[in-house]
Amino acid sequence: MTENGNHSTKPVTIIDVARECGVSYSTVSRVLNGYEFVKESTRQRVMDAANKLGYVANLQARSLAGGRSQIIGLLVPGLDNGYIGEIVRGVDEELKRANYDLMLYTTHRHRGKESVYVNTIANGLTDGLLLIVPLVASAYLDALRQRNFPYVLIDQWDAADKSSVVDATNWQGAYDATRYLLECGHRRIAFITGLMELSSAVDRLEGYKAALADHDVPYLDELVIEGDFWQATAVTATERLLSLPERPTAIFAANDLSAYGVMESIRNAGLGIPEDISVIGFDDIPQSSIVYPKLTTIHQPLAQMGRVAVKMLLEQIENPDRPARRVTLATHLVVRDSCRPI
Amino acid sequence: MTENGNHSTKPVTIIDVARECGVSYSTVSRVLNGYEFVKESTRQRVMDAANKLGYVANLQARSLAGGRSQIIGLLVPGLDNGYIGEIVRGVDEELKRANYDLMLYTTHRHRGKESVYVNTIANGLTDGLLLIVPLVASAYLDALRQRNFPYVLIDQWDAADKSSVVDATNWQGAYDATRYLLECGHRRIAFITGLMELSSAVDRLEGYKAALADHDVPYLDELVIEGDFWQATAVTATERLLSLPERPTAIFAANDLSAYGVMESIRNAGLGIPEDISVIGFDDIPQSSIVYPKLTTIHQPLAQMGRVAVKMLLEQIENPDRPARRVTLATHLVVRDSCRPI
DNA sequence: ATGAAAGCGCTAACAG
DNA sequence: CTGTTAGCGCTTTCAT
Repeated sequence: MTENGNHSTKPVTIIDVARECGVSYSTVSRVLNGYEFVKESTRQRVMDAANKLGYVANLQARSLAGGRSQIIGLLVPGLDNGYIGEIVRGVDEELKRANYDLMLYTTHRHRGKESVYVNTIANGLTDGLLLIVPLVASAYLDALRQRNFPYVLIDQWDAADKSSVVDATNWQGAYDATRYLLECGHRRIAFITGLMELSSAVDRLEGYKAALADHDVPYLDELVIEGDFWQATAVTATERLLSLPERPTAIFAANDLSAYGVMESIRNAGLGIPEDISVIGFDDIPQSSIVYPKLTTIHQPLAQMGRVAVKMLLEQIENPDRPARRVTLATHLVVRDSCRPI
Repeated sequence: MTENGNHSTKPVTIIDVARECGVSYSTVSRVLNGYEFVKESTRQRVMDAANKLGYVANLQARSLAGGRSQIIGLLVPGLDNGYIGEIVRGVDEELKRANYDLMLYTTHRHRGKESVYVNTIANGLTDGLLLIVPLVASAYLDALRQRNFPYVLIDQWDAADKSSVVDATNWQGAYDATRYLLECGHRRIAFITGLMELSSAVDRLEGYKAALADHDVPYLDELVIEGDFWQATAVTATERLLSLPERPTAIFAANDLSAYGVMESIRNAGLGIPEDISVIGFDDIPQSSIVYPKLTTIHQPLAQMGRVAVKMLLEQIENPDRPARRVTLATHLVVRDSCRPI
């Protein structure tokens, strides 16, 4: 047997495979692409040769030549918050199932980079694009659509409503969280918002307001502090809340990370959770069941959102003319140990 | 039909740019690649035209033609454990600085996939490869080296010692953790190991043993339970430890995730941390400062390991003949609230 | 200093 | 059913 698969410096190409079994290299290409009208015996011979030589497709060449790269691009703000990690996990799982690879772009919440990336990514290497909470979406979404480039937004809707998006019931989730607190007897319920440029943050604030209104509890400006979904910001925000003449008895943080900040701040002030103040979050990232006390929160099916997004994207890649659609997954309350009846 | 169906508007190519400013497209290529012998005025004209047209390089074509793809591949077991996330953060930061993109491969700890990936990744798309705690490294490392393909191992050394690797002082860290416990007066110190196929797990166990020996505390088989770096496994392991006729007074978990499992299990048993049992971890992932009680642990400079790995990889890409080298970063003890003197 | 031309590995017509 | 032939967009000799 020839050992040239292992010892040659150059990777094996379809030409090597073709030579090995005496057919033209376009036939090899056909076999490799599952083209149906190839004689069975030929297909077999090609497959054997390919395996024997250890052939591995060169994706760049394939996609340059007009085929699919089997790569999808994923644009995320960063990997440092558990929340994204869960979505990526779902994306990754589903992609694997469909035999796609993942190109990861991290913007580090740098607005300028988003558009640069989107253009680069859409410039051939990837077959489609997944965007997680993009900040300045509208700027380049039009360009993408013009080029009929498949993409799906995750957890952020398109104001123009022309994009495919998968998100969760942010309004309802926030409503449920607030109602739960209300039903526990709380009346002074503070709310630390998310980054208000994101639709999810806006929806959650609205849900909070609506629940209050439905229970005839007045909305108080002093109890609502603008945050940005980060723990450190929530710490400061909570300090302000705790120094109010009349302290809130419960604090609803727009996401779990912020809730950790709230807990930290409450503890710093020498108060207990939930004895003195109840805390509720939003997202239900994995860490929320290991913090102490375990965080009561609104569960958002993050991984599933990732999976669904991939499915939608793949559909779009298969059938470019599919109209955009929006899938909203349900959230639900997870009661743990950080809240108590007043 | 002339279109390939995927994109309705064709991206700008160097040919367009060349036409725009009346030079040959090879000149455009030179300018774009920073070739020095180009008349300044020509360079200027080309740059202007490129900007005006919104030219974006097609990486596949570039790399197919023999240039660099400016993409490096990153092989990780999974994104679901904080630990990897930190390393990736460092990798990502440094890559951005060097203007490289990231191709992410997740093996989900599936051994078979590792080698498939490594071959695919090394087959042209990427300029180099970063491998985080690969399981079956040796199998394909040889192939990589034969092809002179740049790669760096993170947090796992190559038994054959022919690979560039960046890791941390696992032995010393474990020694320090154990010594700390010893100095707190503990004598019955249990140890839950990591996945013993990984060098870091082996080194940590050795460090634990050495510290014990140096303090004349006998090594007891019953106090050492094999784990796998996962929380759930540590829960079970701890249950066994707690049911011992004579309970340990302290438990050292081979990583923070396991330490959370230990804490969970101790709490399930109605015991207190650190009142009844002290717990110490290893890694110092971000969550360890938000769990309650805050975890005393060995800090491992994960993000920095990622950054250093990228630097080493880039050096290798620049200069393929650079000999492999190993960089070991220092760990250190971080005292928080989960341990107390006996 | 710049142009011309030869591929990189592969897909997709177009012919048999 | 299979071989032939263009490119895909770009880097790189080799000329000029």
